[in-house]
Amino acid sequence: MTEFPYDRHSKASIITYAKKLIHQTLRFKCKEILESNKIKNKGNFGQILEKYYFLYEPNSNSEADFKEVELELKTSPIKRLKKLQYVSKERLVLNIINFMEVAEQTFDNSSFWKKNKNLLLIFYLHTLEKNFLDYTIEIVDEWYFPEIDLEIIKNDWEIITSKIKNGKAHELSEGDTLYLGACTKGSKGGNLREQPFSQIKAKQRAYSLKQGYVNHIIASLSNKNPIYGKIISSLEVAKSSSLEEIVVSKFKSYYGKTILEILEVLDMQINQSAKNFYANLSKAILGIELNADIEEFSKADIVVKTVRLKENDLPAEDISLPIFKYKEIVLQEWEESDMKNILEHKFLFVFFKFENEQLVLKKVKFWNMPYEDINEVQKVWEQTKEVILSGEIVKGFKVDKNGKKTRVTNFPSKKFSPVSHVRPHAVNADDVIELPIKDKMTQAEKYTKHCFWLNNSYVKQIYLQD
DNA sequence: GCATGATCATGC
DNA sequence: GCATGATCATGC
Repeated sequence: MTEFPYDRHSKASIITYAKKLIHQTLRFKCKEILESNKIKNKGNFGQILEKYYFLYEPNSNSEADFKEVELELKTSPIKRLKKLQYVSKERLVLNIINFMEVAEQTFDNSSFWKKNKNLLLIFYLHTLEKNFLDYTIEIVDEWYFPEIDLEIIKNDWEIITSKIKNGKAHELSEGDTLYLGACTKGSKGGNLREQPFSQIKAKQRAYSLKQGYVNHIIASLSNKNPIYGKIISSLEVAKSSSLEEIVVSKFKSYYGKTILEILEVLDMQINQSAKNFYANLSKAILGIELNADIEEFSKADIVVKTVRLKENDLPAEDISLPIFKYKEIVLQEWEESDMKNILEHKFLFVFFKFENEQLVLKKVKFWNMPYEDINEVQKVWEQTKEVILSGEIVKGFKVDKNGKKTRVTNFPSKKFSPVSHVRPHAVNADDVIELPIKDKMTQAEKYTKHCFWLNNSYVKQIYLQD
């Protein structure tokens, strides 16, 4: 029988032992690693810690790691930022969703809740140039979900479960939910599982906490709470309506009003020419201080997009997404790509429409991209990658009447797909970044920054739905 | 009237 | 310096 250097029946003892890791590294704390010398140089921080520090074998039990006290150990990488000190490097991945069993569970007896109701979190500083054995452990503490968060998480769990019950496990997306996501897990999406109410195989997925939610955990464990404004004011509110319902109802009273009328009702002065005017207007409508972050939105990694529709309901402009780096995108696979990650976010669209040359608030809408459209964007993404790798970005040139030359490219245009296209997004044509291979026609080693855009015709459809 | 390449403005 | 929301210019 193994002797543990801590008492497995005492949570306090486990946590005290765990906290000895603060400011230490695996290499220093797990002496046996050096002696056994068998550790592969592969990023398996959690398993090493379990085996050589907590002295139990890594497992995939449905019970929590310290089952005697229902405490689950989780390790996760963080990054250092200038302002916010620490942020999570990624989502926090929890247990795998058992598609075959979850339909028969309730939240309270679910495998998710049994395993994760109380977490022992160990955050280490991910440093590119270091071997993972030398990463410094920065934060060690236990975590309980606050009651209000738990209401949202329960709702998230129900959304995931009902999708599985509807035979749509293959259509799950992190964007379906707010704090608790269903993220893919396994090599390059090749890990397919059967589901109970459909013959279609679904990607293996795990419960996960959104990156924004983990940021919040990190901030509260290190007593560095950023200034937050809450939409959900109390547990009663959280129990009686969803976040989405509350937000929509707050905006609803301003539907049909022009921006000036809204400002008048709000009785607020907001600088209309400021870049963040629409963000501030939304905060004001939601009753959030302008200098605060919206707590629920940042925890749920919600992307807010303001859209101005023309009189014919077509958005005046396409919607830009973050620029991509040519050298990086060609190294990515779709399943792990930045683009797919963005599209698996929850969006909040705030729709204004030009009526008599005034912008009128028409509606707000929470949205995440449906499964089939994400697959459609994959084609655009793959095509983009192919064009970059072929070295044939520039197809030719056009000269306008002033003699000005513009380039014509092979990047997927609006004709290529009804959902998304690729276009420049730069200060000017000289605002360039490196290509992985030279462009054949121009011999350029760098090219104007580009990004993916959501087609305005596609966004119009989102506006017109329900 | 729209598609596409290009650019501007602001804030951190 | 850079990301990002916003907008423009031209030709079909």
